[in-house]
Formats: sequence, structure tokens, C-alpha cells
Amino acid sequence: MTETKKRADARRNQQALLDAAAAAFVASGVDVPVRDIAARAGVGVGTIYRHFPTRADLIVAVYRHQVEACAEAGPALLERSATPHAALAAWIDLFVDFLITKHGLAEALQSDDAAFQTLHAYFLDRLVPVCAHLLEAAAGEIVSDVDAFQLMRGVGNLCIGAGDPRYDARRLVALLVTGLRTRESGGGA
Amino acid sequence: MTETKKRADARRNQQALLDAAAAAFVASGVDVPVRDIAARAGVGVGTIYRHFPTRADLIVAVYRHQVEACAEAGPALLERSATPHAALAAWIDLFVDFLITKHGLAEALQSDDAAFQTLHAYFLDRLVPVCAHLLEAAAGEIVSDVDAFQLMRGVGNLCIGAGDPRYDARRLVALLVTGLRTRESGGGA
DNA sequence: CACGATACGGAACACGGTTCCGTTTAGCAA
DNA sequence: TTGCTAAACGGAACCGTGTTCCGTATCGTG
Repeated sequence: MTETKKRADARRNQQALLDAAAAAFVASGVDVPVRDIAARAGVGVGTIYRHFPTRADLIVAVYRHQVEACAEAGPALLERSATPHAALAAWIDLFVDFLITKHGLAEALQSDDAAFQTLHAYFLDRLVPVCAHLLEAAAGEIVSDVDAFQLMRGVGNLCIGAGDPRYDARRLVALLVTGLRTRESGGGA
Repeated sequence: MTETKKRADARRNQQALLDAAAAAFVASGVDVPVRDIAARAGVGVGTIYRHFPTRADLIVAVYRHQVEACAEAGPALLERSATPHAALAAWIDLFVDFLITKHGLAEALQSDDAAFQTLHAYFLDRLVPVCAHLLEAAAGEIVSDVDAFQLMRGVGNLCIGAGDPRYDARRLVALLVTGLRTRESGGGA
């Protein structure tokens, strides 16, 4: 169904590039030089640009599965959690776990470089609605003047620089989520 | 007193560079091309590097006064505020105001690029102790497992991407500071 | 005024992203 | 099997930026 129309070598190279990029991202972060990825995959740089016109397309392709999984976990968590706020917290944890294990991804996500436009757009399109849904469900126990977009962005920002042992992004995000809760809704710090 | 030993043209150029850089930063952000700054100042690029070996040195020189002012405001706020937590909140507000008006500075501050090492170091050296002092004063009413370094870093991170009208860095920082407060210490969200 | 130290300018280099085009190859049809 | 064409490939070349280097110009002093 998917991509059946392409030439066999093209499909092979596309897969090789995805594998090479995934490995390169782990080894050197998502801003690893294009030439390095090409070398790993055993192809020329032209081939990268043919399959993935922008670096963002490549990043999206590599992480698509994980982003989808994160998006789908939202509604599931809502069912299985004690309170909507707990579900929100758990879901954000999931997102943070994802981000901090991808060296440089949080940075790229917030970059205003035009090349990362589609990366930004993909994450937003896919995750903001899920976040909005959770936020809505928790409406009674959280402050109302922060929307899903801002929250996602703030969380993403806080994940920048994770990897520095002196900085615990998870902890700060937790603090932010705590700040979201109204004082009337019980529970300690 | 300062720099009296240098040649007259050297001092003139240094000042011209500071002025040009300040203007260029406002117009195009702190990552404006070096050549643009040189052109504005009417000097060659070599002259920039002679006076400011790294871009960070130039940025530090341009913003030194404002950073100093922010640092000095800490103790003052502590005296004049109702509670230590209020002083902390006010001081962080000051810092956020500073950061969000300097296009690209927050981004540069968190960059792991070696060129920004001294920028990072200067801000940390100057501001973390002040923050630590405020944190210590407020010890009774805030959670204890976040230190000054982490807080400064988190706040800096949250300021990335301010300028986007959909994103209110100030609001998110406020939320973070709220999350810092223990539930026993009163006051609403 | 002459001369040495100081500072200057900008060409040259390094490096990474991106484009372009001559060459190779897959896939099909004779 | 072979010939042909469109698809895909490789990598040299190009561009923009940071950085270095050195021949030239200037300052300031004796």
C-alpha cells in the first residue's frame, strides 16, 4: 500500500537512511552533519535530499512511531488514572521521557530556523490536541489561563539541556505541572 | 582607570563595536552575523576578534550593565518585599523581563556551543549566587529540592521563544514559581 | 621626523547545508 | 537476452558564516 510505486533501490536507500539517521542521532544528536548520515547509510548527500527535502522531514520520519505512541497514550491514561490531573501529569512524563532521551531534539523543536518548521508543525499537530483533551478533562482542578500550546511549549523548553547532570528537567516540569493545579483541589507539594 | 593604556584608535573602535553590536542585536538578535556588526561599526572583522575573542565576550560586554543591575536588585528586593517568596518572584520577573527583550539571548544562554561557554559562565557566576540567597531566605515557604542553578536554568529555558504571541513566557515562569511554594504557606494560585 | 610597536582590514580558510547535473541502474518490453 | 528510458544516484561545486593570518597603515614617542 505504502510507497509500492517506487523503485526497489529507492525504497532500500530510504530505509537505510532511516536506520543510519536513527543511529547518527543517538551518537551525535539530531543536528549531526548531513554528510555523516549519508556516509553511515553508504549513499551520497543528494540521496538524502531526494528522500527527505528538509532535515525536519528526516527527524519526523525517524521519530514518528514514538510520537504516535505518545499521542495515543493520552486517552488511555485518562481512563486508567485516578484523576484527570494525574493523567495529565503522567502523559507529560511520557513526553518528557521521550524528549530527554533524544539529544538535541528539544533544542531543534524550539528553533526558529525555517528548516525546522515542519518538525515544529508535526509535533504540534499531533500532540497539542491530545494535551488539550487532557487539559479539558482536568479543567476543574487546574488554572484556566494556560492552553495546550503554551503548556507543550513550556515543557519542551524545560527539556532543553537535559543531559547536564546538574539540571533535572523532569523535576522542573513536575514543578510546572504542580503550579498548574489550583489550591482548592487538595494534594500536597 | 579602565583601559587607559591602549592606543586611542583602539579605544575608539572598541566603543564603536559595542555601540554597533548593541544596535545589531536589537535589529537582528544576538546571533547576527559578525560581518554585519563589523560593517555597522565601520571596521574589519579582524578588529572584532581582536577586541572580543569570542562572540560571548561581545555579548557579555554589551549586557554587562543590565546583568549587574539585575544582580544588585536581589538584596534590595529582599528588604522591600512582604515575604522572601515575593522577593524571589519579583527578582525572577526582573530577569525574565531582561531576557525576553533580548532577541535570541535566552537561546544563546542554553546553547551547548563552546563559543557561548563564557556567556553561560558569566550569567551563572553573577546571578546564581543572588538567586541562591533569595532561595535561602525563602527556605521556609518553598520546596527544598531545587537549587539556584536549576531554577535559573529552568527560567532561562522558559524564556526561549518569547516573541511568539501565542506563548507567554512570563506566565509559565510564574506557574513554575508558584509550583515552588509549599502548600502549607498560604496564598492562592 | 623617523621608527618601532600597536592595531587594522580583509583575503583566505574551514565547515556545514544545499543544489545541480553527468552517470548509473532498475524495470520493462521486444 | 538485450536495448531502452525514466528513475535514482553520487558527489563536486556553491553559498553563507565563523575564524585566522599577515601585509599594511597608524599612533605616539624620542
